[in-house]
Amino acid sequence: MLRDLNPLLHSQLRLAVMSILMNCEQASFVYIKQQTQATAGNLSVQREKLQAAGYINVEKSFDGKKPLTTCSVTEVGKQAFEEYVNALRDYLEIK
Amino acid sequence: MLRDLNPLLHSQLRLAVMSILMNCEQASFVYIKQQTQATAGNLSVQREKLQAAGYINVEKSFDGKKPLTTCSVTEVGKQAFEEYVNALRDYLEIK
DNA sequence: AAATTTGGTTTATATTATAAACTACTTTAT
DNA sequence: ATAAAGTAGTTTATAATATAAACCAAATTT
Repeated sequence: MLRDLNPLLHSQLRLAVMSILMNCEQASFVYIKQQTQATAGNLSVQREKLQAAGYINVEKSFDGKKPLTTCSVTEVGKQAFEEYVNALRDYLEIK
Repeated sequence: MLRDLNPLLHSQLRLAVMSILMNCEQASFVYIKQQTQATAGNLSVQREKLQAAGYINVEKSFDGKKPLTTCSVTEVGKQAFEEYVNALRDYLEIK
């Protein structure tokens, strides 16, 4: 049987966020928004879900006077991402 | 920017169905149901969506007296699947 | 001949994704 | 100095999607 695909990662925007964080280890809300072309509302919701699952760390600070939300992937997140990639291979690897 | 993931394929069950059909070129409703562990209702709905999109061919016949629904992937379906795989690589390929 | 099984479809519901509307604060123009 | 516009988000309402429960028709079993 095909392995289950972690539904938290099997979402275009959340996968994109994780993908970005897997590559740069730290990214701001604004940067992620630019890269993904997501609306702020959607990104806020999906970011929160990743955070609630413990897949990402979120720090809120200020860049001068502007709010700055910085995200990074956790070890749990890295593992989940890697498992997701492996599970997906079952679906994609055509003999 | 990350490429869009075809939402018709970015669904666990539909992806599983396509994955099976990409590997065996012909499969019955019952076989696909067994392989995916999907409920008949869910499979029926998702199968219909793939069919409506022109991604699979569906033929209804009889095996003796039992109804037999046979599916196979179309050229359009193959291309869509391959594009989906390529788009996904953007998300999964970690440097 | 009633009950169960097989092979499905239809429809109602739960879940998820998405954007619109809003908040709080800052910068710019008048 | 104050109104208008912009920035960085969150909250909430709605649209889309996935899923299973309920159903149907025919065949098989008891």
